[in-house]
Amino acid sequence: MPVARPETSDARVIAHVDMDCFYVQVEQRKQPELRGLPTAVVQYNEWQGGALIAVSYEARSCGVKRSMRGEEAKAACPEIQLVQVPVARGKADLNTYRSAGSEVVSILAQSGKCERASIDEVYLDLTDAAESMLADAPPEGLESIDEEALKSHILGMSREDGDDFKESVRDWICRKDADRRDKLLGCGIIIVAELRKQVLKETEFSCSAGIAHNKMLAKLASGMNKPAQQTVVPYAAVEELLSSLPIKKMKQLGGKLGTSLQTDLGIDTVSDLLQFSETKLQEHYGINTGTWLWNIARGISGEEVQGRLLPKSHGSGKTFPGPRALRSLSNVQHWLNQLSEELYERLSSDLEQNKRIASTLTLHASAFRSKDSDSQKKFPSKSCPLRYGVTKIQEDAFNLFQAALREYMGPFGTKPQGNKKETWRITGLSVSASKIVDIPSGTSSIMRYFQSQSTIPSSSESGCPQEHVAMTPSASESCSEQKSAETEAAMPNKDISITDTSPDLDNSYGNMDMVPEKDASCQSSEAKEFPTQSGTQTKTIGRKINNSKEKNRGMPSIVDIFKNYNATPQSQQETREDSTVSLTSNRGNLSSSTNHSSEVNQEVEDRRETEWGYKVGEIDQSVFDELPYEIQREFRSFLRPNKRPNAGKSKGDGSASSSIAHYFSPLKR
DNA sequence: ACGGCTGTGACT
DNA sequence: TAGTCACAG
Repeated sequence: MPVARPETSDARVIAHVDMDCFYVQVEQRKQPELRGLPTAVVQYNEWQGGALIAVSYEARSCGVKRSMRGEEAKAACPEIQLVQVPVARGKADLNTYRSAGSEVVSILAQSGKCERASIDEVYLDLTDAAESMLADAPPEGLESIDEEALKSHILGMSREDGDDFKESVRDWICRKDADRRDKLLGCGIIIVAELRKQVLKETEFSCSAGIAHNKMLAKLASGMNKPAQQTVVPYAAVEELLSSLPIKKMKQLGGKLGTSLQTDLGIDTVSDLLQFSETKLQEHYGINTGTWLWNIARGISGEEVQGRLLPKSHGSGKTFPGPRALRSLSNVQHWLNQLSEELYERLSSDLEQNKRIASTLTLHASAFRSKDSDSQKKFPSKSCPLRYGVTKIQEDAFNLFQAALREYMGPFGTKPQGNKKETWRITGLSVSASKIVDIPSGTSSIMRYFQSQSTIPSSSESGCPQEHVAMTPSASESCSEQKSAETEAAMPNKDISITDTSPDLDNSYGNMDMVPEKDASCQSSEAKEFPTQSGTQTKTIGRKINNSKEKNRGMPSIVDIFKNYNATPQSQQETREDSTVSLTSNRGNLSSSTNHSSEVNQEVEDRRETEWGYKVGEIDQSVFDELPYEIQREFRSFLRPNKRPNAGKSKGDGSASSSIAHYFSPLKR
C-alpha cells in the first residue's frame, strides 16, 4: 500500500546512512578485544544456540548468515565469537542499541533535516547544505578533497585498478561543466564523507551511506558497498541501476506485492515493470499503488525526509513459541507485568529526556486455539488511554488482554460446554505506547498549553460522560484482577507479579485456564478508583488533534474534560460522587504515595474559578492521574500558586534542581 | 507452531 | 477511531 508522491521539481540531495552490522559494533565497542574477530550477536535463546540478529563482516566471509542459529554459526565458523543480547525481566533488552542509535542520530542531525528511519538507519536531506556549499565553497575551488570522499563509489563510473579511481572521483566531484544536479551530489559526497568520519570519531561506529536525489535511490545505494563505504547515484546512472534490479530488492516490494507482480504480471526486474503503462498498473493495484509502481520504475519518488529524530511509539513484546505458549491467565499477567515495566521505564526516560508524553496504550497478542474450529482467528488488539504509572499500565494491559480474550474465545469463553474445553494458547504478547506529544519545558507551561488549546473551537459536542458506556479496561473485570490490585495496594508494587506466578511453568496454575465469567459481586479496582469512561477520552483526544491546525502540543484530553465541566458541571459532580476528589486533597494523597485507595470524598478547599470557568475542585481524579507526575506537579502549583507544591514530601523536591526522574519513580502513582 | 523484537504507514 | 495488515531489518 505504498502511495505515490510527486517528485519535487528541484533536485534534492538525500543521503541514507546505514550502520554496519550495528549490534555487533555496539558489542565490540563494549568489548574491544572482539574487534576484527568474526562476531555475531545472538538473542537469548537456549534453543540451538540462539538466533543470530547481527553478524560481523568477518563472520559473513566465513559463511555465517543472519537467521542461522548459534550452533550452525559455530559449525560454519568455529572461531566465531557469540555475544548475547542483554536480558532484562526475562526478555531481550535492546536499550543499549537504542541509545547507541541515538548517539549517531544526534551527530547526523546537525547538518540537515534528519529522519531516524530505524534503530540503525537515518535519512538526511542535505539539499540546503549542498546548495550552500555550491554557492560558497564549491568543490572545484577546493585545494584538496577529503580522502574519504575520494573513496566513494560513483555509479556509472568505472572503477579501474590502483589509485586512478580516486583521481576519477576527484574529477567527477570537481568537474566545472557538470550538470547542476551532479554538482549538488558532489557536495553531498563531501558532506556525507565528513559526517561519516565524525560518526566514527565520536562513536567508534562505522557506517555506509547512499547519496542520491531521493530516498529510494539513496537507500538502494547505501546497501551496494558495505561496510564503511559510500555510494552515489548520479541522475544519469538511475536507468542502468534500476533496469537490472530484481523488483524484490526494491523497498516495499519485498513482500506480497512484489510476489504478486512476479506471479500475476510476470514482472521480475524493474525493466520488466517499465513495460507496463501507468493505467495498466492502476487497473491491477489501484490508483495509488499503480502510480507509485510506475514512478519507482523510473527512479521517481518524492517521499520527503521527515524531520523526526525520535520514535513515534514505544513497544515491548515477547514471543512464546510452540511449547512455551502461555496457557494460564496468571502467567499472561506475569509477562504483561514484565513488559509493562519495561515500557514504563522507556516512557519515563522519554519524558525526562525529551519532554514527551504518550497517550495511548495498546495491547497486541497472538494466540491459537488447539481444539480449533477456526484456529486461524486473529487475536484482537485493544487500546485505551495511557495512564502514567507502572501498576496502572500493568492493570490496564491485563484488562485489555482479558477483554480481547473474551472476544477471541467468543462463546467458548464462558464455560466448558461438554467435556472438551476449547482452550487458548498465547504465543506472543506486546504492549505499546503511542500518540506521543511534546510538552514544552519550563514553568507555567501547562497554563500556556491549556490557554492555547482552549481557544480551539470544539466542532462536536462530545456528549456528557455519563452517557458513555463503560469500555474495555474498566468495570466488570475478573476477580483475579482485583486480587492483584489489593495486593498491590498493600505492598510496594515491585513485588506484585513475581509472588504468585513464575515463568515457564504454566501448568502449575491449572485452574486459571478459562476466562472467568463475569461476576457482579467481583468489583474491579479500576472501577472503584477511576470510574470515568476512559475509552471515550481517547476519542476526544483524537478529535482535538485533528481539529488543531498547528501541531498538537499539550494535553487536549484534559482540555476536553474541562469543556465538559463547563457544559455540565453539576451532573458531572453527581454522577461520580464516589470518586471526585479535589486536587488539594489529592496532594496529601500523592505525598504519602501509598494508599490511593482513600478515594473518600473530601471537602474541596479551593474552588476558585479559573479563567475558563470550571471549578478546579471538580476535576476528576482519574483525569489528573493520567497526567505524568511532573505535569501533575506543575499543574498543582499552577492551581495553588501561593503554596509549595509538594510540601508534604519527605525529600526536598520542591526545588527546581530536582530531576523529573525523582518524581517519576516507579513507586509513584 | 522457531526469526525475535521493534517500528512505521496505509486502509477501512 | 481503533483495529488490521503489510513491510522492513
